[in-house]
Amino acid sequence: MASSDDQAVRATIVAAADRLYYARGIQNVGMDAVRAEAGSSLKRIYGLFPSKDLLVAAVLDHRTAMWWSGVDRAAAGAQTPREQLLSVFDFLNSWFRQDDFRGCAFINSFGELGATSPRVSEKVRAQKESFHSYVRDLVRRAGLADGVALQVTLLVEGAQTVAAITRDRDVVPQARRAAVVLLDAAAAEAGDSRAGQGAVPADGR
Amino acid sequence: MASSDDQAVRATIVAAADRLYYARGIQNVGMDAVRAEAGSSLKRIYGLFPSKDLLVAAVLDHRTAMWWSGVDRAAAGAQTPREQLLSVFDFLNSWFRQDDFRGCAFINSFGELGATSPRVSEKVRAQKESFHSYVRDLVRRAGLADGVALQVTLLVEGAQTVAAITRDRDVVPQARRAAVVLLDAAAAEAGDSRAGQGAVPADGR
DNA sequence: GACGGTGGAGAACGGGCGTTCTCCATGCGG
DNA sequence: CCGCATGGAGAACGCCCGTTCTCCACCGTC
Repeated sequence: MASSDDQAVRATIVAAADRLYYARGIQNVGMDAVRAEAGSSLKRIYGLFPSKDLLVAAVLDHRTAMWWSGVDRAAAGAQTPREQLLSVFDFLNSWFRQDDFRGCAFINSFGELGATSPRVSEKVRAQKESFHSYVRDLVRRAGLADGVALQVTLLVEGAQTVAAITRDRDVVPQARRAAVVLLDAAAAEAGDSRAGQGAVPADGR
Repeated sequence: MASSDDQAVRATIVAAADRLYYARGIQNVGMDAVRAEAGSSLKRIYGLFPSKDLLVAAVLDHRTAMWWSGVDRAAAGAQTPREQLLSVFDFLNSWFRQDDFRGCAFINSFGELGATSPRVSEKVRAQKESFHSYVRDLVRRAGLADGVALQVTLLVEGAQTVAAITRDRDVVPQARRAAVVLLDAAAAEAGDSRAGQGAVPADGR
């Protein structure tokens, strides 16, 4: 069958839905608007995505791919784990500058549907945990304690939230500067001696 | 007019709507559900709030009051601006522990309605900017550069986002530790004579 | 040219929701 | 006891939306 055609149409529909959902919010975009934006027909859409929920899931997968593509592109020139970690902020910087920037699609979707759609909720959690895991891996390769990975992750997520809401231009530079300070502090602690464990209750990971 | 009665009923309705909106998302809660939860009538509700949009605005105002009340309570025992800054994380900690915690209502509302409701968008922005301003004031009183205020704000917002999505227990402790590092670094930079003191208030929590 | 099937346009259906309206019970001043 | 304002219950209205269905134009095959 025309499976390759199907793949192309699928991609067109997902891209169209993504544009609309991101700009207006998922619940504010009807299937008819998606149809119009994709230049397709409802029958075709429902043939490829049996329900709106599944289309939303496909859009989130698409967003995941876009995210990693941006992260990878920014990390391409980095030589060390530390540089790779900091390159995330270069990615954020170019992303936030786009005039259609409206925050993190995952965070927005979670706010909108997290309480009612387990599918959405699960996709969002998977994406966030996978990014945290990516950061943790780089932190380990840099020879630092895991804790700083969560710290950097908080900066990245906070930057997305604050940039979306306030459009403050200093967000990414400050986030990056904070990350540098935190990485340096963790490096100093690691270089010090193994005595330097945080005073956290139950840090038995 | 029974204006004091009106005030009490207003508060009841707002509290009921807040509970439902926070738990399920604004768009997933109809006026009829609010009526049932508030034990009131639609006529009464529409007499006090001419439209759902205005009820939502009142709910956001209510959330703002709750936020500052929590922040103030946590800051009550703090002696210095630095302690006040760190007490924010104590507030977050007790908040995130509540089993009905579902993230920051402002961030959720923004994700849901930010693109379509200027009123919501504006309230959210005002709340976030007012918190940033609160942090900046404390940072200044601690004799530190403004930049670190944004850094701490990013940690606070990131903590709310990540805690909502992943329910990771380490979020607040790590956010607090990161804040300490950032404040210390800013103090060292400021060349303040008292900078190095009180680096990590051991079990001070 | 007839024909079956493919896919598009868009109407139709069922349900939900914001908002308004109708009807009625209640209580109070004459 | 009557009239009337008050406010509750919930039906009604209009609209939107997810999903399905109907109709029809088009295309390759006999």
